[in-house]
Amino acid sequence: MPLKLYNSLTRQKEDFVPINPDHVKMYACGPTVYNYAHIGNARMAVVFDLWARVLRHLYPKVTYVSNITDVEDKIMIAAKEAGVPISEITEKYTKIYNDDMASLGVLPPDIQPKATEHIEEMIVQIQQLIKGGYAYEAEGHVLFHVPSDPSYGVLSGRSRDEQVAGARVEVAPYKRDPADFVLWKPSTDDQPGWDSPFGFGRPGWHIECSAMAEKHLGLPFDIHGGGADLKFPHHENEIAQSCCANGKENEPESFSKYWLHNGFLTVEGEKMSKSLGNFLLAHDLVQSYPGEVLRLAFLSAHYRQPLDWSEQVLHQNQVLLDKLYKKLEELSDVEASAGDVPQDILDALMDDLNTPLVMASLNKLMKEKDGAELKAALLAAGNIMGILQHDPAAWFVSDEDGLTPEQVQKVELLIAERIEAKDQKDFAKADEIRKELLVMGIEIKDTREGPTWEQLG
RNA sequence: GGCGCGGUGGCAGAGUGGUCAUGCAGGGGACUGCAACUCCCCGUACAGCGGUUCGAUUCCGCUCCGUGCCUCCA
Repeated sequence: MPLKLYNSLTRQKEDFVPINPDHVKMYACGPTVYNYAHIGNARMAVVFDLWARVLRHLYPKVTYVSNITDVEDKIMIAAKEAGVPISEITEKYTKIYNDDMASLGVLPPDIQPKATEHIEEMIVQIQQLIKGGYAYEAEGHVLFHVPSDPSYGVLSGRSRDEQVAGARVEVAPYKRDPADFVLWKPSTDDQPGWDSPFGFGRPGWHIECSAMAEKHLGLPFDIHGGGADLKFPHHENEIAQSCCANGKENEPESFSKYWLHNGFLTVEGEKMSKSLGNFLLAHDLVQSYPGEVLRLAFLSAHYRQPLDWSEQVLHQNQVLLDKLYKKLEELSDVEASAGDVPQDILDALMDDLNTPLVMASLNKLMKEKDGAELKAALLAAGNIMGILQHDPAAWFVSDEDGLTPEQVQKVELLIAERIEAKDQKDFAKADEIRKELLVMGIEIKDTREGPTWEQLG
């Protein structure tokens, strides 16, 4: 069965046919580092991390590039407000982003290029666009001239006329056409900037991805991804820039063959917005929940569907992970290493990343199989999904609010007392001890092998 | 206004032209001193209206409702 994916460019599910099966290439637009990443950024990172994992499973070599946008007006504003150099802001939030994503089981992309390190490439591309008649200079700016690109709008499915009609922003006077967008803009001395043939300035937003994708992957490459909102204008503009720079304005596939877009996220049924005060940051969530629970929650809806983030979703995925880890704990003495990814799970992933179906398969797996076979299957499934990477025993002891050795001693003392009480049929006392432990956040479970305990989340 | 996406049982969420999703929550039972854990059992869900069909939740059309994008927001 071939890998299937929904290509935003053709608006249908297609068989994935790599340009070169020996080396598959994917690019996904990463965050602008001016603040903590919100959970929408995190969803994108998790989704494309999973795509990368699946591709790596299927092809011998995969290069996954995801950038860091470290020059942008919002960063300038943040730096000004904080009274620090731009780099201090970008370095800080890049590190936090990478750490937080690591907590979510997101493997680092093979290459994580930074915009500021690719100014040269951007300038070259802008020059190509000017030379080809696709861009022009005006008042210190360089603008991409949209009417020069006959196929502009292929991705978002809008004709140029429609956009003009829908334009709701004041059009800068130096634009030849209202739809024209900035490739380069002038900087003042107190703003970040670079010398260029067009004067001291900084790049527009879209050009960086065109330049970095081409440099690190070469053209064309297989897959380009990002959040659904980037489809227009960002990705549309990337296509325009990259194709026109190479004189292939009627060949959108000369840039990226497939386009993948992940859906949006709401919080408790509402759109995430600063004014509603429900702006959830990945950084905060990572402190409050195990990363794997969050990861699974992100994957509990299909990546293209909207996902409503709620306590209930978190709970549901916590329960599933607990069950999986419990099984692995039971099987801790069983000799088994990760085997093949179970066929139904692989099939689900290969069908446009049908992760909800994977969850169902995981449940089914636990019912139908056992022993070494189950353990090997779970470990393999965990590897490709990016979960079950912890020691099962450690999973049930939360290390964040870990107990001090004294506390552990006390817990064990109480449990010993309770065993004794039970032996003497003093159930009132036994129950009292259990209650006491519960107050401490410890839950007792009597098993055939004697009582065990775990900390309540 | 333009371009999209979606409406599935209390909730989350797949899928299919004609037997079953799955999970969470809830109910019942087994186990237990009692619990918890675990296990077993339990729900006539596919927005509405037409059409195609022997048969539609699944295909087509319309209606209603929700939602995203339309210049820098994943």
